[in-house]
Amino acid sequence: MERKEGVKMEDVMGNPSPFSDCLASGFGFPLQSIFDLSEGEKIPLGFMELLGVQDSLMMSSYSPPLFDMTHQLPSLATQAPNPTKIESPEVFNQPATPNSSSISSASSEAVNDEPVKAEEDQEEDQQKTKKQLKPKKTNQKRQREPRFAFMTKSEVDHLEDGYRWRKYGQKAVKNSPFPRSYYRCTSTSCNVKKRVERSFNDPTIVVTTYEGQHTHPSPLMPRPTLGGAHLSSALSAAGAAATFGLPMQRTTTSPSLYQQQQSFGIGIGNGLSPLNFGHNGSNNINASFLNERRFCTPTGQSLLKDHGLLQDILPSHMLKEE
DNA sequence: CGAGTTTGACCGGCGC
DNA sequence: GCGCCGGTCAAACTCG
Repeated sequence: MERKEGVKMEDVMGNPSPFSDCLASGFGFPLQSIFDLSEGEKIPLGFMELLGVQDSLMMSSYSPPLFDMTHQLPSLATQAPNPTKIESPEVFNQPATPNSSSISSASSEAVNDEPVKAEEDQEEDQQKTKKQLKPKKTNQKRQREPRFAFMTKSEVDHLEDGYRWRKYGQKAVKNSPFPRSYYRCTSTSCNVKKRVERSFNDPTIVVTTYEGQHTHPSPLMPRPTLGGAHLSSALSAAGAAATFGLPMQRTTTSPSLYQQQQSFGIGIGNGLSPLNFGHNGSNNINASFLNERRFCTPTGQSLLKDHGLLQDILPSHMLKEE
């Protein structure tokens, strides 16, 4: 009723959080959810369409997606001079890549929510025992965590990202033959969720949407304590990926698949940057650089073989298993 | 036996 | 108000 666009857009555009200021002044990354955009424009498409995934999106025959990726990904821009079919200039007209909008300060919303949610969890646990026939808390609108959509070229659905996830649901996606899976971080008191689904236009593209922030370090990626400037900054980026659970190059049972992974990050909702570092991030510039390396490959080929900074970031055994 | 997955049911939000 | 739909729950099940 009074919710949806109203609240969402308010969260996205009208939230005068320091985060927003940072974005507005520092990165100018628009504070609009791609979902909101889609809903606003009433695009009757599935999630993949919302994200603008199209055939050959990320490979050599890049075609501009729903949003104007050329503004976000400079190197792609050189390959994709043509604007998009659906433009949202106010959303994606900034030069910075979404992921590069790494913010060292956590979202006020997310941070403030954490303790509250921890308490709520306990309450909910009790309520859950009574089954869910009872209405959940109605006096409190459920606030959405910041979301971040991540498109990855991969043939495996569930990408390793350094965190452990528990699947808690699966739903058929409208207009798509591929189901959407819902995952939740297995760590207690960590409210991070993610949704994973495939593009039905390009089944090799996996869209992962992260929601929330991890409140703990990656269980599978111990943080080394490094002193090097570039390392620390790179770590902040990698840590960000881990914090958000972004898919990373790491061990896999089918490593060759990962060589084809390419990812595009899209900040979603609540005026938050995709790389909301939470507890560790700080160096935005290098984080941007790292992410550019991750996201932008003019050839669309060699990026992931050349791990670049990731070689400095990830334990060698993670990178070697390919 | 614990952790994770599957899957049908349920709930709430939202559009009509 | 009704129906659709996305998201979540939780029992049953599988796996190591």
